[in-house]
Amino acid sequence: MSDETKPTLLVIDGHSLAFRAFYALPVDSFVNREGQHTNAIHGFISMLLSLLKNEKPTHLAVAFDISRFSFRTREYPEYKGTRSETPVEFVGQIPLLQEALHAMGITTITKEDFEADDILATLAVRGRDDGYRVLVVSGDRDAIQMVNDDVTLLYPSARGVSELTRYDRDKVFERYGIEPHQYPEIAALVGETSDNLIGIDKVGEKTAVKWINQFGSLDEVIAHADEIKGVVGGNLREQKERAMRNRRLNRLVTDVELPVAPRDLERRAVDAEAVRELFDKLQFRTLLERVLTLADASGATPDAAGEGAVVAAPAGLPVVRTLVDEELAFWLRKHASDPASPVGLSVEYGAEGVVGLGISSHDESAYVPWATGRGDYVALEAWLDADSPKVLHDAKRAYKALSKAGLALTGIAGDTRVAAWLLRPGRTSFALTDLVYEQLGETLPVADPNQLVPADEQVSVATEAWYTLRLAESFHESLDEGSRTVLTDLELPLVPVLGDMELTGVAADHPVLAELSTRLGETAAGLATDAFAEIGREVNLGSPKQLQEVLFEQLEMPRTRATKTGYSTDAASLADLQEKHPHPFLGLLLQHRDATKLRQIIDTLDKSIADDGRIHTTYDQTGTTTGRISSVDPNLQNIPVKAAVGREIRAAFVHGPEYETLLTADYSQIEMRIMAHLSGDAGLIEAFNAGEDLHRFVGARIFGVEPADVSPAMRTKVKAMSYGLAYGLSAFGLSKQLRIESSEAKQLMTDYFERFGAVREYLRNVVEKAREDGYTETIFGRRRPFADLKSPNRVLRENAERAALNAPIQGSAADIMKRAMLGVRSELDEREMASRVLLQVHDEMIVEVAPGEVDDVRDIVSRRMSGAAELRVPLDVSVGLGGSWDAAAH
DNA sequence: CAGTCGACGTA
DNA sequence: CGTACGTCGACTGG
Repeated sequence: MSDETKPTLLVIDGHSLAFRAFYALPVDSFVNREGQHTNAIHGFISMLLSLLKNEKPTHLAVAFDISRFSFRTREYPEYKGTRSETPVEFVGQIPLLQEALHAMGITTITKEDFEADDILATLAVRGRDDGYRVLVVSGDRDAIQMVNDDVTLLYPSARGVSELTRYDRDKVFERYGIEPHQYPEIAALVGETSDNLIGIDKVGEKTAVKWINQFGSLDEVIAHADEIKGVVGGNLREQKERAMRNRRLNRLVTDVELPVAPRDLERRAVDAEAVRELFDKLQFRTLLERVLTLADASGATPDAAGEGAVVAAPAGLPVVRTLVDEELAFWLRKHASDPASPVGLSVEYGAEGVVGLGISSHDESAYVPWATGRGDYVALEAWLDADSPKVLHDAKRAYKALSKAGLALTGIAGDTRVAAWLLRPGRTSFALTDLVYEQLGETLPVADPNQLVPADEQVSVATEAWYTLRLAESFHESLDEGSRTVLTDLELPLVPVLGDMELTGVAADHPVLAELSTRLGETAAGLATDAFAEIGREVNLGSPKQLQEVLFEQLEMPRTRATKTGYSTDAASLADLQEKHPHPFLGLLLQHRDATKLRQIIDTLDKSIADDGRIHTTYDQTGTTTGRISSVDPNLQNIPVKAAVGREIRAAFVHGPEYETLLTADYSQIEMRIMAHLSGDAGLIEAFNAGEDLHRFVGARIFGVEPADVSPAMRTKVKAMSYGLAYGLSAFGLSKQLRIESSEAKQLMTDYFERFGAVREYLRNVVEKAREDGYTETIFGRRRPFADLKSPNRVLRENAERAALNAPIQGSAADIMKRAMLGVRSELDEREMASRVLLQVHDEMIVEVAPGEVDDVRDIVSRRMSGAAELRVPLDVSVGLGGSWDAAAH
C-alpha cells in the first residue's frame, strides 16, 4: 500500500462534485440576499474542508470542464447527449465556486477540448511518476480506470457529497471483480447510460466481467466472439463496433498538456481578506469560520504538520468525560442550575430502552451510563424532573424512553427537530446530522463503513448533546418571533402531552376485530368466486395490471383515465364504466375491494394491540407541512367511519377496565369558521352566529329561498362548494365531484361569491401576500414557506397557489386543536383528575373518562376546546359519550 | 430487498 | 383541474 511518508496530491473533478452537491442540498435553503443560489458552492466547499482535514493533502488542484464539447463529442456527437438541460439554479454557481477556490489559494485547471477527468488522469499519472500518493475525487465512474497502488478514487455516495466511498485496487476488485484498468472495457461492453453510450444488447455487468476474465481483454473478447454461444454471442458479433467505439470514448487521456506539474500544486495560504469578502456576499457564516481557522492554522507554511488536527474538530468541541455519582452531581450543580442557560440532553437508546445520557454545556460534555434500577443517580433524576431548561433533539422520543425507564422529564426548553420543522416544515430529513450540516455547516461524525474516514467509535451522545445545544441556539436565531412563540407556547408544551397519549394507548377489543376480520374474509372469498365466474378465469383482483387486462382486453370496455402505467381502475373509473358498459364483474370487484381493504385495516389494527391490550400509535409532530400532527404505526387518524363496517371497527375501540366511558369531542366546521374569521365576511359570520345549520343557511342565500325550503340536493351542492373553497376548488372540479354540468358549477360559484364576496377577496389576498412574503401564516404565527408561487411553470405555480390558500386555514385549525389539548391537559392535571386524553384526529379529541368524572370532563373538554381561540364566530364543539369510540360518536 | 405506483382510508 | 396525511399489495429494477 501507499507509503505514508509520500506527499499527497489531491485532485478533484470540480464540475461533477459541484453538481452532486447541487442535488444533495435543498436549493431553496441556500440563496443569498441577492437571490443567487449557493447550495452547490456550499456543499462543495464543505466537502473540500473535510477532505483537507481528513486527508491532509500537501498538493491540491480542482479541474473543471470548459463546456460540454470535447474531442469526444467530435467523434460521437451524441456523447453525453442524454443529459438534460442544466438547471437554472446551478448556472452561475461554478464561476463563484472558482472564485472561492482562488481566494482559498487553490489552483483550478481547465483545458480546451478535454474533460476534467482527462486532466485528473494526467495528473494522476504524473503524480505517481513523481512519487506522490494521489487521491482523485470524481463522480464519474470512468475515473475507476485511474486507480492503482498509488492512486485512490474517492467516489460520492448516492446520498450526496458528504460521504465519499474510497476505491483502492482491493475495493474495485471486491466491487467489480476486475482490475481497475479493466473497468472501461467492462463499461464499453455494458454501455454507460449517463454518457449516452449504448452497450451490447443483453450484456450486463456479470456477463462482461465473465468475458473479460475469460479472455483477458476487450480486444481478445472481440477476437474470440465466434466462440461465444447464444443470443449474447450473436449480439456481440453484430454490435462489436459499439463496444470498440465506447472503449475509444471512455479511455481517459493521460498526457494532456498542462501548464502545471504536480509540484506546482503545493498548498498555498488562504487569502483571508478575499475569502471574507466573497463568503460575506455568499452569506456563508460558518463556512467562513472553518476556512479562516484553516488559514490561521496553516499560516505561511501550508505544509506545516498538524494543521489538520486544528480543523479536525469544530472550535470548542469539548472532550467527553464519563460521569457518575458525586462527579455527576457536581457537574449538574456547576452547569445545570442556571434557569437562563439550557443544557443539551441526548439519550442513548439500546434495544431495551435508555442505556446512557449525554449532557452538555457550551464547554463541557459528559456521558452518563444508565441502567434501570440503579439508585445512585438521585441528583440526575432530580435534575431531569426539574424545571431546569433542557434542549433535546426529538424530545418526545426521549420523554417516552425515560418514562419507561422510570425517569420523569420536565423542563423541555427546546427541541431541534421541532424547531427545524417550524423553520421549514417541508424538509424531508430531520436527522440530527443533516440539521448540523445544513444549519451549522459542520459535519457530525457518524459510524458508517462507507465513510471517508472510517469512524472507529460511535459519536458519543454527549457530543450529540453539545451539537443539539448549539443547534437550538442557531434555530432560535433563525426563527422569526411568531414561530418562536409557536415553538415555546404550543409545540414544546405539547411534547409531554403527546408522549403520554402514546404511552397510554387506547384499549382495543381483540375478539371484535378477529370476528370482523373472519367475516370480511369470507365475504371477500365469496365475491372473488362470483367475480371469477363472471369472467371465466381466476385473476388477482388486487393487481391493477391484471384488472386492466380483464377490463380493457377481455371485456373490451372503453379505456378510462390514463395513469403512468396504464389505465385507471379506481372506484370512480369503475363507476363510470358501470354506466357506460354495465357488467356484473364491476360491482363484484368494487365490493371485493371494499371488503379486502377493510379487512386489511382491521388486521393491521389487531396486530398492533400490545401486551397491555392497548394500541399505542406514534404521533409525528413534524409530519405535516401545515401544522397538523400525523399518526403512524398504526395510523389511528384514518380509521374508517363512513361505511357501515367502519362503525363496527370503531366499536372495537373501548375504554379500559378501570375507566367508565369514552368521550369524543369535535369541532363543527372549524375550517369554515376560520374562513369566516379570516375573511371577515359578514354573511358567513352571520351564518355561524345564527346558530342555524350552516349549509342550509348558505343554501337559502344562494338559491334565494327560505332556509326551510332548502332541498337536500341544494344542501349537498352548497356543502361541496363550501368545503371545496378552502382547497382551491375550481368550477371544473366542482362539476366533476357533483356530477353536474360545468356551466351549473360555474353559476354556483358565481352565486356563492356574490353573496359571500369577502371570502373570495380573502382567498385572493392570501395567495398574493404569500407571493410577496414567500410564506403564509396562521392566526397564531405558524409559517409555511412557498417557493413555487413565482414559478414560471404553471402546474407548479397553481399547485402552490392552492396549497397556500389552504395552509392558513388548515394550519390555524391545527393550532386551535393544539391549544385545546394543552388546555384540557393542564386543567385535568390541576384538578388531579384521573381521566386522560387518548387520541387526536385533527378536529376530534377522544378522552378516557375515570369513574365519577364524566360531568367535569365534559365541561372541561367543551370549555377548553371552544375557548381555544377568540374568533369572530363561536367555536362550536359537540361532545358524545359511550363505551366505545363508535358509541361515543354523534 | 428497497423503492415506486395505484388505490383508498381519514380530516 | 381540491388541501393534508399513512399504509397496503403489486410491481420494478438492482
